[in-house]
Amino acid sequence: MPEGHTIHRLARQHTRLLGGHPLAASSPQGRAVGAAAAIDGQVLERIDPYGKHLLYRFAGDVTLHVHLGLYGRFVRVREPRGAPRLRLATPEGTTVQLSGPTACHLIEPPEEERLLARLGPDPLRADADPEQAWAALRRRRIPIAAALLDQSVLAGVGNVYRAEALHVRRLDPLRPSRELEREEFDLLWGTIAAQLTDGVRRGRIRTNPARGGRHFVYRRTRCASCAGPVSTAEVAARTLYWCPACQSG
DNA sequence: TTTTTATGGTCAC
DNA sequence: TGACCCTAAAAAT
Repeated sequence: MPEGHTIHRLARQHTRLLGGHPLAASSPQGRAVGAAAAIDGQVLERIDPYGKHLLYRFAGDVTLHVHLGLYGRFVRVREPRGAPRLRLATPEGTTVQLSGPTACHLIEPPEEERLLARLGPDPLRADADPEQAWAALRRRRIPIAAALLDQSVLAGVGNVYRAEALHVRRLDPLRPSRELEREEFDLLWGTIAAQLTDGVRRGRIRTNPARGGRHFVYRRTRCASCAGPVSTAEVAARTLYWCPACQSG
């Protein structure tokens, strides 16, 4: 399931598999027939990932916006099967299918502008400006753990990375984000960028490099660092995991 | 076989 | 803040 690393990985994969080809597009499931019709036969020129959003650029200034949400996924298939929201195929027969996305529609420039305007910097993008995230964190009166899930503060972090990045930096997740010190922020940004980058490379989230390890605190009952009990709480409508012993602030 | 759960986000109140 | 949308796999029965 998708955090920012999944989206950037898909952008690369699909650029390689589908880029430069005129694509056959269809929407067997029926909810994206208009978008499919508009891109059917068009050449895919580029894919731009922003946080958890994907923008597929086709010849003729047509852009398809895809957001996987919690359940959406792309699969590559040998033969068309089932009733996906969107099916894309090259003339050579390379086929990918999208099912369960939150968003799969054409997007016009004004709407795209609004979309990008409400996204904070994405640490996976070369043009990301950490100063914007820093300023947003200083502005808000919410816990750091809530701020990290707010895509207008910083784009691409989801529930796994917020828990794991805060643990690696030994930060108390419930501290107000505005109390974060500059040096702490710089280290946190670096950790998030490194973890996301590693996720793109692996195709999965693995924040604990130890043998047999995967996460330090996410979905764990005991901390992988100190073996102490992991605390949980609902923060920003999702379950936050942290180790109070390691992350005392 | 059915129910629960999940790495996300929007909208109405 | 809560209701709701979406899908698949794990967990419960």
